[in-house]
Amino acid sequence: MPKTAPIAQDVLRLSRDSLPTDTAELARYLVGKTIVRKIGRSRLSGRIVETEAYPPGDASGHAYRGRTVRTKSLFLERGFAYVYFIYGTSYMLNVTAEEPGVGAGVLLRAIEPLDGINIMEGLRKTTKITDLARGPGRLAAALKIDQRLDGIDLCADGSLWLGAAVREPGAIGKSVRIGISREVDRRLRFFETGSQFVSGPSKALRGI
DNA sequence: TATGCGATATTCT
DNA sequence: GAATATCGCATAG
Repeated sequence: MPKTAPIAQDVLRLSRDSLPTDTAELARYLVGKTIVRKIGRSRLSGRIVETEAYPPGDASGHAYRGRTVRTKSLFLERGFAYVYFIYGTSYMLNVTAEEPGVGAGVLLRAIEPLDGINIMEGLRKTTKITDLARGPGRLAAALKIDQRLDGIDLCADGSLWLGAAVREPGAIGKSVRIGISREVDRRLRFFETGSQFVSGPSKALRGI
């Protein structure tokens, strides 16, 4: 028997009930889980190795100043997508958290590519495996994510959904969040310690 | 390896 | 006008 690569079709979708309601708990829970993207007949997938929590009332969170046109999906019940465009160049993919009406979410910062790597290489214009989805903007580009996916249910059979872990994560590290200027001391970033697919400017931020 | 800068849409002040 | 949950390329060490 040849060793087979993980296949997205075999990955069980995460039910909404299985998702922790608390934002930080959800961020930690998602490390090791799978994100699956369907594009026509192709399937892309990756193992989530890095997340950041933006809980209710956090001054660095987009929901902090209330609901706006951009942030309305952030107030959905847990397990929906919040996608936005920033810096004129990058999309960011978040998983909503907390109860309906509460603005909070988890930013997906990096995945370990599993299925559809050749397609990701085309979307990212690189063949270096560790550069395909290391960083939130790269992750969104590798999965061909844009605002059309904003507000979709990640626990349903759609073009983007969350699946069970194909391999349980090792030790999960915790650090301050990257790229923010408020609430900078809160340790709400979670990552698989030592993973080469984790982003961050220093080795310390990758748990090495 | 580290630091700096331009790109450039959208929101905030 | 300034800031932003970023990236890729340039340059210096």
